[in-house]
Amino acid sequence: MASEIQPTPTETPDGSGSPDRGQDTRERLLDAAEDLFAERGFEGTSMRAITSAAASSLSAVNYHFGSKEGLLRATLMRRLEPVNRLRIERLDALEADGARPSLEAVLDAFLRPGFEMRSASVESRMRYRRVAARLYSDPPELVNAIKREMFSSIGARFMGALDRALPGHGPEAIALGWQFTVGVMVHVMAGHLESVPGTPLDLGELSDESLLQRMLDFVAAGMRATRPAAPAPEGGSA
Amino acid sequence: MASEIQPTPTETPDGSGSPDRGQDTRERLLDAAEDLFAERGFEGTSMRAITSAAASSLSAVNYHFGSKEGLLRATLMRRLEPVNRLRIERLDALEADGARPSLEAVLDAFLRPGFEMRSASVESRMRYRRVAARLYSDPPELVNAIKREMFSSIGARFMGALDRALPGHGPEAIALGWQFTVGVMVHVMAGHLESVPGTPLDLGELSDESLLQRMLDFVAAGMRATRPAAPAPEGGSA
DNA sequence: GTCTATATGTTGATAGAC
DNA sequence: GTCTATCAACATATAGAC
Repeated sequence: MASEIQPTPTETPDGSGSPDRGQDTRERLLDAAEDLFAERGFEGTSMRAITSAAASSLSAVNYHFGSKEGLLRATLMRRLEPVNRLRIERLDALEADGARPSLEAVLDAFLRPGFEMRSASVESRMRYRRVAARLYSDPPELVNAIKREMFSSIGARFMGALDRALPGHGPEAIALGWQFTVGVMVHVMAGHLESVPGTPLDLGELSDESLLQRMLDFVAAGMRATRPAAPAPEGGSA
Repeated sequence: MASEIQPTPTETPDGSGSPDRGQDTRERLLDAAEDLFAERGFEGTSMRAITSAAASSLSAVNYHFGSKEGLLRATLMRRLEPVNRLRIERLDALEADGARPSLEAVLDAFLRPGFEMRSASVESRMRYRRVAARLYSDPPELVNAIKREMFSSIGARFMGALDRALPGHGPEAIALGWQFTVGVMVHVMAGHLESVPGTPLDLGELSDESLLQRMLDFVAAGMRATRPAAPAPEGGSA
């Protein structure tokens, strides 16, 4: 009830007016940029490729976004912002109805929103995940500021919740396990599951829900097993 | 005894001859390309940047590697090939002295060689890891062939060993857990641990050995927890 | 084997008409 | 707000001297 999915409508709201009118160009550019940046990265995508896919022109990009970098930033933000908002909402809900949510519940609140994004529309099915994964492959100078911004909005919050769900692990083990979890998430979101050569069966064929469930199993068990580096001072179990 | 580390010497074997002689240019180009590709990616790096860093010229690249793509390929292969050879040697050793190596031992044989690469020389400390991570962010058209080649040389081998170490999980769960493991490895190798903004302490400061150990803890526990999608037919524990 | 010089195309950004 | 036309810089690849 506290959580409310906001699919961030991207596709043109068909039949509302002329196809080339006003604010619409901006959205078309974002859609095209999202597609191409996701597929070929920032440096691998020319503005001409974007504007021609969007049936627009170079100047339109500069008018709306200032530069190619501005366009990348807008492209990333459009997707990341609502996902992170949803993550916080879910975590709020978990911590509101009681006190100490389980590790699994916290990790679910973190991982699930990125997957639900796919349900927003058929066309944006794969897009969000690949765009988000670009945070970890596009040039750091362009992307680090966004990453910092995103992380500061959810990092401390989730780190705290994880710390309460795993008492005794300590901040270092929590931070490390959290980063391993991000690694798994990014790998899956980047679509690398779909391009594994010799796998017995096509992992890209898994349903979202069962893929998410298996990720949760993996990272929850992993986080429980990630203990502090220094020999445990309280005599924990081996 | 069966395993024998081959550090693939990269730096110039100081004092052997004139600094600009023969085959040496090729190595200088590879070193420079490795550095720059690791830092800025394939599309983000111009051949001019490489040749000027290597104090060489554009034509030298074309002479030795045929094209920019050829240079990327050579750069990746120079590091990946010996690491994969080492992985196989370790696994051979594990399976030779008995029958069924533990999950931890198999994962160690897979993950450790990439970390030991760092010890090869001070200068190549961080390089290999970032170069290898580029397999997962550089243009798929250029990199997929190499990935396929690499995977085919070790994929089936490790998949089989994991299958024996985790009887009952089945090929799908094994393949999936393996991919999650690769995700963790790539994330760490790409150096994303070093750039986490608000972490309580600098994760990049961890020693190689303790970082590797924690990765092993994480992925081993994760793989054990990654069960088949279909409801367990043998009544496993929840 | 390695260089300089050059050919040919593309890039991101802008000027200025409408 | 959006376009066409254009700029200066840069890209990869090659030709040909040494």
